[in-house]
Amino acid sequence: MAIQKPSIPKGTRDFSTDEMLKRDYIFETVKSVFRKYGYLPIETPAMENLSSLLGKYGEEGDKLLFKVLNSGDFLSKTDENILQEKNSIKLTNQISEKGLRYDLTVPFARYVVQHRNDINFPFKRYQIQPVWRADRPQKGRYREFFQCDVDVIGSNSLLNEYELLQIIDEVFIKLDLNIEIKLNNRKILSGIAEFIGHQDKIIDITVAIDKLDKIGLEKVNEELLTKGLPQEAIEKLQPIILLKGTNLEKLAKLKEVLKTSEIGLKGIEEIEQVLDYLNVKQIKADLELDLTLARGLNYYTGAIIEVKSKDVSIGSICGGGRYDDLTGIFGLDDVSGVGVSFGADRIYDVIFQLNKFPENSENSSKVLFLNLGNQEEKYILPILSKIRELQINAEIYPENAKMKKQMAYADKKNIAYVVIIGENEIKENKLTLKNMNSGEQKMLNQNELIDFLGKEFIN
RNA sequence: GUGAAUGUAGCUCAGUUGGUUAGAGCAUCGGUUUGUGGUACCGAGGGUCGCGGGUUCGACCCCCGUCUUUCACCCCA
Repeated sequence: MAIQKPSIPKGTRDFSTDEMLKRDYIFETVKSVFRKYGYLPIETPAMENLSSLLGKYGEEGDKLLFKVLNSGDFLSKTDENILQEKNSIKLTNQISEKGLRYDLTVPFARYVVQHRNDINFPFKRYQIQPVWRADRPQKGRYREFFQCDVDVIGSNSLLNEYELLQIIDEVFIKLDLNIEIKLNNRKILSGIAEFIGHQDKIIDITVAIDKLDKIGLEKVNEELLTKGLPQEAIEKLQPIILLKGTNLEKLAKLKEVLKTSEIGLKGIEEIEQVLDYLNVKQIKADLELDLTLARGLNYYTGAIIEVKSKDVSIGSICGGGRYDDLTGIFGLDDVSGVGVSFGADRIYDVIFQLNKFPENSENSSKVLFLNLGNQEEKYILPILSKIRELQINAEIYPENAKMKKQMAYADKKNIAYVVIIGENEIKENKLTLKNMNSGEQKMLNQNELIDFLGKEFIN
């Protein structure tokens, strides 16, 4: 068999030990915060039925779904006409009925409906799993990446929105990252579309004004025009797009402009309510009301939340919102949910660039016993067990290799202490402890070693 | 899906207008030191120059195709 170059698919990555320790640090941090607020973990399969996934993320999203080929000789069962037609979409429907999950929210909605009788509502869950998108990879964008989702489902209360903002704040404080939270409300966007008389164009409008920062006002207006919005509607939109000032000032102006729109006013009221909660108990992060925040996903119905790093430009590192009807498509109506998703991979990139990861040596073994032979191994094993019983990470080098090699191993693994036990030590019933930082070494007996390590590594 | 750049040792990169045996640093392994790592010195292994085709007496170098990686657009975490 020909030897092949080892490789992995485009946009996927291996995570080596050093990276995994860093990734675990992120996962452990978010988990600890999620749990503190009463969220519990679930997991769902990597694959969902394609019918659960298709149509949930818009036309663009459907294209980005990874589809899994049916097993067996599926082509022989396929309609001859469809094969002849060479229409990929039609053919896909015939030969693929499963797909890799695109996010965690839709599978969660499916999960909620499927398990509705066992769930204790309002249901607060978190979920940390990989998702897949057949996107073209680039900076901060992968084909396989991890999301850390927290959602409450079965509660309309805006206390949930407030709580999620607190969670976001706390997570990023713990990770020591400066962030800016952007807040919007889909109902306000609907109100705006209503106000200019083009409710059908709400997606085009929001997508276009979302680009304001990037391409500028003129290009936004151009894009709106090409999307079929009449000039007068665009005129009407200008004061809204260019809204400036503090959050309260923006809200005041909006209230004026949208006074005839019931839904628009409802959106404003919702934001005010959330801001009101935040007045009672403030958060550290900057929070900005941002009408240009649209987010592509069309299932948001209320709050829209997005978080950006203030120090590294990498797109959003966390995002989410409220969705009223997501379970509806799976047959369960009137269940509203709200949640956000932390993008673990981008957060990793940000922390890495800012050099804010804690030292990995914390996780490495604290003690390595050199292996100088069979007799010595047997002498070591009971001591090693005692140390491990103290919850101190320790290991014995598994081979009687050259000392140089064993020392180099300890060095590379950042192990703080090496214990050397050879003939001499056994004869005297002692051991040699070497501090790998200073190079100092001294002879101790077993109890002295245990005492020493206890003092050193147990607070 | 659109546009651009890129690919030489495990990694980071040199490589003359196209010329015969493709180099360096780091890493690996061995030695200086059979009981001492991180520093030093000596040495060794490791390459179908992304892949396929073409031009040429001759291609790492030029041309075409293809794949990879990267960047931007679309979209998104």
